Amino acid sequence: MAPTKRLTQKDIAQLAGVSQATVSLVLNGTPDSRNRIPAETRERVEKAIRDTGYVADPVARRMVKGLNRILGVFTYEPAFPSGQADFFTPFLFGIEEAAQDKGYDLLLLTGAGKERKIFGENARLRLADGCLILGRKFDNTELARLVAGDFPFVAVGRRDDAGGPVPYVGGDYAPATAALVERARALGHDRLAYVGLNEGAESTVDRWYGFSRSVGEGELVASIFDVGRPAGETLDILTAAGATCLFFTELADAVRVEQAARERGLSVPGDLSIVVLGNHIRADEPGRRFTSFAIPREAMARAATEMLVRRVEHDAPVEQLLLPCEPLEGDTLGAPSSKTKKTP
Amino acid sequence: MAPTKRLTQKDIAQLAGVSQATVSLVLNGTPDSRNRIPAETRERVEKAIRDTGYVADPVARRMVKGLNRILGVFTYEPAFPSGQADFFTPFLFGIEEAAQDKGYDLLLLTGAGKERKIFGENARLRLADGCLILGRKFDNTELARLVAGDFPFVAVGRRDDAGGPVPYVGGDYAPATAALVERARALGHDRLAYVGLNEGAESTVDRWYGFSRSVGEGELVASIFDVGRPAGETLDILTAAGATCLFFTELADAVRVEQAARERGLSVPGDLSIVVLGNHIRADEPGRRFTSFAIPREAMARAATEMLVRRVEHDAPVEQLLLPCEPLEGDTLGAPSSKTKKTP
DNA sequence: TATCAGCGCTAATACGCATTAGCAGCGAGG
DNA sequence: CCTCGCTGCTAATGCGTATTAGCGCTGATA
Repeated sequence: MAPTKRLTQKDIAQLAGVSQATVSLVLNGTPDSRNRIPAETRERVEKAIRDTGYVADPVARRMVKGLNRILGVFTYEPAFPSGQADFFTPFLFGIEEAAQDKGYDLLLLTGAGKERKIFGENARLRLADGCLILGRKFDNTELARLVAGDFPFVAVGRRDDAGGPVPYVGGDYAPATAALVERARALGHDRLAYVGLNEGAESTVDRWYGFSRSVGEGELVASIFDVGRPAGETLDILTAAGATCLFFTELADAVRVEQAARERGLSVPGDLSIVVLGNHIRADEPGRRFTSFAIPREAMARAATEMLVRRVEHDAPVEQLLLPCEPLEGDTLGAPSSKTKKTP
Repeated sequence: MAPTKRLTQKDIAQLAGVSQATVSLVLNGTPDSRNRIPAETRERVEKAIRDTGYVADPVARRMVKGLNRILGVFTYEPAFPSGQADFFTPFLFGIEEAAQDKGYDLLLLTGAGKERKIFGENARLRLADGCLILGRKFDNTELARLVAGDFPFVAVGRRDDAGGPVPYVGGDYAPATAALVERARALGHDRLAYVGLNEGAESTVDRWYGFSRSVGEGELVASIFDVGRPAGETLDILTAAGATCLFFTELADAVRVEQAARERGLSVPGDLSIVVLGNHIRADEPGRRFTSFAIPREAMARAATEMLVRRVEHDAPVEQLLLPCEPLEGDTLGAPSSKTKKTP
């Protein structure tokens, strides 16, 4: 209602009959300087503060202190997509939790639609003490500038060097992928196929790396370095090659191919096993539960947030952390049937 | 790497061989003052800015301008609950979208766990130009202080006066509830029951108000002003009273009672109709689709955000807006069976 | 009595920027 | 020659706080 001008320390000082500096000292003096203010004066000041409900302007505070207890969260894609199951939610939850713990608030900087650069016109990012970087794709030039600059940040998800090591917390996809290959082999599969990109984003590369390193001589009978291809076509290629176990990087592809397989009378995992490299969607989804590995998104986000706080508060050195991804049993990986099995 | 001190306008000025003021003018002078800077000088300054990647410190900017293009989002509960289906997500999505449109960023201030008051914690809030308030429960004392103060805010969800009218955008639950009662009556129901709280939060009161106003003389045969009661017990009471159509405020209660009913061999809606007052959870949930009304959460959030921006930018007067809630067909409301029907 | 050590406080300054007043130089008009 | 006005810039100030240097005073000590 009343367009009351915001209270300042000067106002409080006037009310208490002291100087602005004294008010500030009462509020946040060091123990020694505090001792030099007698109780009687302090009480007068505190009463004025209580009466008026004064609180220090955080902006001014930040001006002089340099810290704000705010962490920025930067993403290029919008943080809350309406359509698909929310990709960022588990990350945000982990971040929120850890930030809360450490006494930080979150400044959301989402890139929705418009091309928004970190170093764009308004680097509001600077309001934060440091920032977390989310999202699959990230402009490498900008990353390099971040690395070169002195603004603390941590990426969620592994990043290649960008003119220097990038601090990150990621999922350890390579060994998780290798473990799944190992399991398939242990079940008797020796004709494997890979469907998905094998280059581009770090997470993609890691999967392919884990796969290609652990797959044995002659075991890989087909690979489709592509996503979103029609399921029927994909299935044609893979069955023609005699693959008994298919590894997908994209859940959507796996879903479609599995359905196509069933329509052709192939049972999964009876006639054909399917493995998805990473749980891309909430586990409680209805339908098939694909054999996969769990991406510890919340844990990654928490760890990244804590790492960032370390960097902000103690100027900690660059760390790079990969969290293990536990295998997910699922029900789409089984022993190869004699029908499709070649080497008995 | 290099602990480069943050660039300031002074640095740019030095590089360009001009004064700090000139740099500032180049960046954001009014057209007339801008004209007084010759192209040659401006270019020198702009080059220095480009070379260094300088951006103005938003904190300092805010100190002098007073605005930040940041909206606070305050909730007492954590914004991203892990357990239940996320309550806040649709709100956050709408807020994010509208904020993006208007060129604002979001500062998340969540109250999780700790008792966090706006005042006291107020400090953080002040960084934003205004704030949105989310959540069912909200400390009334604090609301009153917000109303009394000059900090712009808008509540998502209706709020009673708190020492003055509270600006809000809410869902219009009362008529939506009344419409469902009307539909039940049109189908032949004349023995209704109400299960849920009838006082407390505004949203609760509105539902009960809409219900009690539209329910006819003698139509309400049972009411349980309580939530979370064992389903069997609830069902006992309601069937004993001969109710043919049950109105729930809580989805969870409805789910349990519907299951209990089926276990007793009662079909829904054949023998018993169930109505839920508001879609409390994502519509694509598997299982029963309850007859209800849609809470336009995204639209509410968008409208609230836009209202807040109006208040921030143009000091617009307090507005109170209730958005209509469309009925959701569902499959749990049908004509009463002759078995349970009393007045044929 | 002169000296000195606290004591209780305040003046002054810096933080990075936007903004206003106004200075110096120069050409045109009187 | 003396204004006047315009151009091209800069000095100075303020935003609200934290922090430091230091002032005036009192009482104790030498």
